[in-house]
Amino acid sequence: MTVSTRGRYALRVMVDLAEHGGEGFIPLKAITERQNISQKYLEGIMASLSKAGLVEGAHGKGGGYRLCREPDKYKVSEILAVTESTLAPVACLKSGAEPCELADRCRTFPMWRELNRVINEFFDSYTIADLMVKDEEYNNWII
Amino acid sequence: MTVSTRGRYALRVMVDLAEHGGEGFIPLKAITERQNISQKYLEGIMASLSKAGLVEGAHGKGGGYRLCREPDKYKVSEILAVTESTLAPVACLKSGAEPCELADRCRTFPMWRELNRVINEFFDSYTIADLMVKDEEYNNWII
DNA sequence: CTATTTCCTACTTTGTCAATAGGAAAATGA
DNA sequence: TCATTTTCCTATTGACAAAGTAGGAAATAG
Repeated sequence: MTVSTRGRYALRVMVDLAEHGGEGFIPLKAITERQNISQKYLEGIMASLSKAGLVEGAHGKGGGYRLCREPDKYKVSEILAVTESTLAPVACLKSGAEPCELADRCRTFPMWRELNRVINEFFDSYTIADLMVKDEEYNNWII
Repeated sequence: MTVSTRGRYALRVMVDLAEHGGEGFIPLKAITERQNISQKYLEGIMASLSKAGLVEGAHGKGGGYRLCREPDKYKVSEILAVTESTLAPVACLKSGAEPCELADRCRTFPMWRELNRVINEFFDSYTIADLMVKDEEYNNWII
């Protein structure tokens, strides 16, 4: 029941790009230093984001990544959809899953479907801009 | 991001006990046949539920399991807390996790904490009695 | 005493996540 | 042109938990 590092790293990188990439391309090297993430691992994640059109990558010297839209135009759900294998809370709700043979007499299915809706709605309601807010109080670990 | 079979099976078994166990003990054999779950695997799950005091087990002939309370007195969250290793949506929110060194400058942490709250609230709001409702329409796979 | 059932411990298998490795392709600037 | 920097691509490894199996011990009813 946990979001993988792929999704979590992707979100942090998107926020990092939003905060530091006002104008030009930011090389991964700078991001990994700030975010403490393995560069090689992050390369794979960025490739996914780039292929999905969420970021733009530039090769070579002076290259790196930058956002394609304003931060408030990125829903968190979009980013997780690309980087996470699934957001479905149970196997039978994964896209492409073959219907469970108990489907229409499964007493728990309606609850899972509802949870799925709640989670998707949750991630739809956040944008990268929302994540950029720096609020020490709100961010306090101990709450 | 998925609830494991342990938790899912446990919920189905609890509902099964609620529906079939009006009076006496129900042997696992009967449950596994109805629910299509490996008996040996289920034994381990039931042991957890029993140890947590959520069900009562009786040895020997005529034995089996039965609920200890009325179905509407079981929150889904209780059952998942026992059978699931964690419900936290990210590693840093697991109980006993050492605080992430980025904690107070992590831009995504507040969102994860909020999601955690939403999910816990969700599971708190369902009881076994709620799951017992049989509504063909609501249960329809294709929605 | 026998059949039935929970209970307990250990093992195997499987699959996915996380990360590493090595280099190819592209772009820049000197 | 050439060295450097960077993304991009394809495998491979390692770690770990989930899912299920196996074998039998303890308890209970009849």
